[in-house]
Amino acid sequence: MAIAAVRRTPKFRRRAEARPDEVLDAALDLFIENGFAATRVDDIAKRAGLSKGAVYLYFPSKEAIIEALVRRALVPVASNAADFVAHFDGDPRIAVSTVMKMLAGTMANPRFMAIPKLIVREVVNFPELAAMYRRELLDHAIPALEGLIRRGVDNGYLRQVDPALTVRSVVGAFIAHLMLAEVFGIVPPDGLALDRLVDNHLLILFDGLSRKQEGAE
Amino acid sequence: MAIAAVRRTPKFRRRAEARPDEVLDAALDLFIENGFAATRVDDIAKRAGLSKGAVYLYFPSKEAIIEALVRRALVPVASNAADFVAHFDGDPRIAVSTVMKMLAGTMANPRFMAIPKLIVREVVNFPELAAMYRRELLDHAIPALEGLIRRGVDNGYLRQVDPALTVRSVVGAFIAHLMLAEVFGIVPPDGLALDRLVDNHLLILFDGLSRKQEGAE
Amino acid sequence: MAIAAVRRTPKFRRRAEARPDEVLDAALDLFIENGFAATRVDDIAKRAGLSKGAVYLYFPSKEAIIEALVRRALVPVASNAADFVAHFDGDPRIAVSTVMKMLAGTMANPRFMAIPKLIVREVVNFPELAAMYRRELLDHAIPALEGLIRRGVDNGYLRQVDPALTVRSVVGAFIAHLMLAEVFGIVPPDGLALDRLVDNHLLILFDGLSRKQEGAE
Amino acid sequence: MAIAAVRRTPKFRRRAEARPDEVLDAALDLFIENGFAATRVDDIAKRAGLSKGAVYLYFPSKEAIIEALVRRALVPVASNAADFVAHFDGDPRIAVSTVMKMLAGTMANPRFMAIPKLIVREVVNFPELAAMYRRELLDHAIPALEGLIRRGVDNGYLRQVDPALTVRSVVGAFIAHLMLAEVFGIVPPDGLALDRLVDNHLLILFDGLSRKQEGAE
DNA sequence: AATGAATGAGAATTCATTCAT
DNA sequence: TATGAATGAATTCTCATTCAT
Repeated sequence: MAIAAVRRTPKFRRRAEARPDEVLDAALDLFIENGFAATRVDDIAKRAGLSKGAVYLYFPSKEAIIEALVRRALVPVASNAADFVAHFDGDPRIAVSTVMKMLAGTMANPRFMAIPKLIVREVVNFPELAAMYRRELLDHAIPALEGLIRRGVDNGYLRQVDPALTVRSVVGAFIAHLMLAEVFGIVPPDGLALDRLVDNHLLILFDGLSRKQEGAE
Repeated sequence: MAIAAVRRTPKFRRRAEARPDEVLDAALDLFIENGFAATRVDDIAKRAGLSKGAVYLYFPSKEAIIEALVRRALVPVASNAADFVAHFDGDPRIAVSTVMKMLAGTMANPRFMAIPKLIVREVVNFPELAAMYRRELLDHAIPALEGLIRRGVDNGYLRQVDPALTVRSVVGAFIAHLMLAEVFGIVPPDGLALDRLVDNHLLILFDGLSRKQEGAE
Repeated sequence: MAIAAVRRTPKFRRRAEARPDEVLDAALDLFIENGFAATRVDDIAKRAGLSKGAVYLYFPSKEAIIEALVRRALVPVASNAADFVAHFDGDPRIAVSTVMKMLAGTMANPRFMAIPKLIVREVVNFPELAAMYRRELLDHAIPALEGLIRRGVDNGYLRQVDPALTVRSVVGAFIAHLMLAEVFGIVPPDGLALDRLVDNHLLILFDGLSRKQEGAE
Repeated sequence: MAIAAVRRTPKFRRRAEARPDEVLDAALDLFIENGFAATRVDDIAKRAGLSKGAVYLYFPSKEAIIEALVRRALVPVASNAADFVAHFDGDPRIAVSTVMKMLAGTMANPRFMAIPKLIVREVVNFPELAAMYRRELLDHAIPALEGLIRRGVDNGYLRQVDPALTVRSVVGAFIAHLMLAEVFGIVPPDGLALDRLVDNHLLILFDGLSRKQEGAE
């Protein structure tokens, strides 16, 4: 009898420290699936394998969960690609190609894409989310890209362009591609095909749509 | 006359064919401001200048309002720019430039942008909204652009590119620009500057970022 | 044009005096079908062929409609069968048989049965309905029947029974039969068969269930 | 001790297996008093001593409460009297007398009568209620009574009657008596007097109203 | 007499949050 | 640390009734 009771203990008693992350994982899944408003705290608890009350031991409110979610996603990214770009010297097209491919890899991961999607969806209700994202990620990444382009122009690699606006031309294709796919279900026949998107986009980005008359390609 | 004017704030207004549109206007404002979930039907009614009950005279539910909103926005656009593009013959860069400037004009109007923003925000809760937008607008506009590019390639105006993916490179800069501005508040120092964005983007799009040099690459 | 306009007038312009009755007819149908609470004044108006507002020209409230309905049903019945019974002299079994058959005829008419059904359903909400029914109908009919039975006992036609309680035995079979049919859908295989019910019930009522040993009958 | 007792009105009571029944008790009281429509969930909650929200912890909707109410009432009755009757052998008048007295006892309990009254009142709105009652109770009880009568006829105890219709004559007096009392407030001067009703009814039922005479009629 | 637009009180239901255990 | 019963504020939607025309 006592043995049976012992047997009732879960095989693995998870460390309490792991709990908040499990809650965040569960919340992320559900927020992606149903949005923030339509996700009940009870659902999050259930999926995380604990009780509703326990969720409140780790997070003071439902809002705090979405905030922690964004914060957690941002910590490891903080200054990653940005650093690489900021200190890159030489032909900026190499750096842009590299960053492009990293981006493609990153965005292919649904759990990664989920965060910006969440933010886009919930900005109105939680402007702080967008501010955090901007502060921690965009305010580093965008100036880094701008600087890269500016140096490319200054060094004669690139044509005379507005670095800030050019950033939009660089990353825009991705955003458009993902938006069409994720929001409207418009996906190329052979799947997302991020590799082909990158190749096609880089070709246009660097050399333009116009056909070269004669001479060089 | 003045007295009559004072008298003229009737509690009941009759023959209100304009009412549904007034409700939609009010709803759009509030949905933009606070999102769908956070907007009470009572708020919509108040802003439209009538009672909650009257709103239900015109729309059977709150969901019906957002649907009507999207439908109303789509009616006049149905086949507008798409037609122009689809039947354009000649140098596609001219057509792309034209469309680009139309887009810039359109997107500068906040009441116009509001609809796609609303959709992006509410897809999860109302997938039918996105389907409607796609059906009525995107499924016409995107193939039209693709066709334009394809013909440009076939006629030797444009380089060998994937028409479908190239559409992303064409419109992406806009989307990126607006997203940064609307979601994250990242706006160029001199405002949205859509004209400058178009100029910069078209330059890159057609001729590439790479600096043209005589002789070697 | 003017002719067309004239043509728009209804063929028969009903007398305004007929309107209240049309409203009551419509209301009765709907009350039977859906109950009082679930019937909207708008529905009544629509079925009566006029506008909701017009209903309020004839009846000050929804409650007033149900009251008028009951009142209207009671007026012609007031002292009909009761009078016959009250003044009947002779073998009361003849009178009981006659009344029974009248009852069977009356109850076979759904618009007639509707009123007591309505009352049973709505007593809780409108006790005045039941009071009216009692005052106008039951308080005449029951004493009349009681008197008939009492006289039958006194005159040696009937066994020594309690006249008041015997009334329940007399009319109960009907009520049970209709209740089973209307409320629970329990109907004999060959339909309501009120005639057979009467015959069977009168046989039992007058001569008893017990088989007569020998001798009489 | 007294202090502890005062302290003992906890805001939260735990392990409340009794709660659903408490809610049903409260609901029954209120439904009887005011009808289903006029009873607010909040009222039920208040009378049950908990909050509106808590009611929804136990029942998914207000309708579910009335359904549970009927179900609960039917469980213990399922096959009680019906079994007795179905297997009764011998003079059926003994069985009828017994059942009659059981019925009188049962119907004297207001909480018991409340259920059929509720059903009669709410059939239109919840036909499933009537179906349940029929399925669980009437479809057993009525055939049992019919069988009893049929066997009585076959065995020579009873006169040649239609068993199905005779059931109406047997139980009708009760139904009429209760209906007059409950719906119209028509009660004998000395109260419901179910015992006297039974005696009077059984006398008529078995031996008939007609006075037995020697010799001629 | 008639209309039907407009009102607004009212009720069911949901769910984030609390708290006794 | 964990539970889950309990709370109650908040919001959508309904519909009897009113009233300008």
